[in-house]
Amino acid sequence: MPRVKQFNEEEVLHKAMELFWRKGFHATSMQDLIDTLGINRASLYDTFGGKQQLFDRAFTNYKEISRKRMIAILESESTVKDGFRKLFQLAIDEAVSDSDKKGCFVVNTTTAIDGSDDPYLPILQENKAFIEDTFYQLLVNAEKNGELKKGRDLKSMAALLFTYYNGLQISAKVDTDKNKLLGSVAQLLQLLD
Amino acid sequence: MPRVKQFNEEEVLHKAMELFWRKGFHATSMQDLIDTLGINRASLYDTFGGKQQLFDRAFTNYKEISRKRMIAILESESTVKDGFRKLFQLAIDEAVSDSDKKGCFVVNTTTAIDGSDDPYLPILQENKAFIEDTFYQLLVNAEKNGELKKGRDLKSMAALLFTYYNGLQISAKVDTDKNKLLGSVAQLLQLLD
DNA sequence: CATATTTTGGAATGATTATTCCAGTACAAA
DNA sequence: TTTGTACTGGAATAATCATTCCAAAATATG
Repeated sequence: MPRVKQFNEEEVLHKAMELFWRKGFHATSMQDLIDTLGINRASLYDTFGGKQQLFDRAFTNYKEISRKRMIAILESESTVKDGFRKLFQLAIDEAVSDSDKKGCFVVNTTTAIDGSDDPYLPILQENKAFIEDTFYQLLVNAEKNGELKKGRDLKSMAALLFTYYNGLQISAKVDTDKNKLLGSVAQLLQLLD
Repeated sequence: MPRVKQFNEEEVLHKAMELFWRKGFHATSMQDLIDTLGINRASLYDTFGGKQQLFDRAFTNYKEISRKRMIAILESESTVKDGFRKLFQLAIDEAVSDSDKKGCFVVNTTTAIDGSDDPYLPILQENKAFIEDTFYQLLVNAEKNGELKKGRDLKSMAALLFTYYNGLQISAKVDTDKNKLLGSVAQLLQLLD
């Protein structure tokens, strides 16, 4: 009996994700979203609830996609060092070639945190813990393999890699000198010798 | 004859800087500013022009203060390594203890960049160039002093230090584990041995 | 005191904000 | 064809946005 959904909810969510990613929560208006998503105002509210709820879903979506992609990249190489090199290289490539200068949605959202009671803080903390733990596990395995010298502070190393990864999302947005950025990657990865 | 200015323009600018720093351009309303600065709406427009012009001055103000402070910290220690350690330590201390979670105004503004024609991009590029050059000069001097082994890629090292510094402004906002952050600093600074 | 200027509070403007609502249309299944 | 649901376009709402303006009050100097 019922008319079936005309638009693809995932597609629409993806478009919303890209818009919030580019402009952030406050600089994105519902009118922007309606114009971009190609669905009606009423449909938007019916399907997603409202602006904040749509942002939440868009952000979660981004986080999930990024995590999967990150892990795939890290595991695509045979050594941790090559894995991280690839991860950073790809981040640089994308940042430099993106004319929208979107950067990283997670990093962008982190800078928008306002106060220690901001509801996004726990979400970002969980994200940081997850990524650092992923890094740490890789480093532990590499140590077991003999790929990495023993006796290193691997927790700190994981924190360093995460912090550098964040920094890259800022640096690469401003500076398009790929070689300089790749040079800094090379320097950092010396620590994994 | 004339009535003299009642409020201290620098003080007011400083308050505006702190508000924009905390909330960013879009999330800060003129009403917020009027409430915070303690001056009248008309006085605000008379003195500063408008929201964008006030933001510009606030941002420039921040940039100048930060640069001076950064250089003072770096020069307060006798070796480059200690200088950078102190710089990073202080950044961590402030980030962790700041309940507003303001982060770094420059980093925050970088994430708000929208498109490669954003008028703030050249300003941020100049800032990055200035800081990286400051770092580079310090490293060059350290090499001359024999404090640093010769033959290193000091440009890349300066880029790495800058990128890490940026990353710290993100990481330290989310994670309040000082020891972990200081551990990553220690790891990074091994590269200056 | 008189005067020139600043500051003030508030009103007014006009645009934009998020959200709600509704009447009309489209459409798939019974 | 009827019916239940989904979409559409647009109107309506009420709040907030940045900005302009004005008349009144404040005040430092001549």
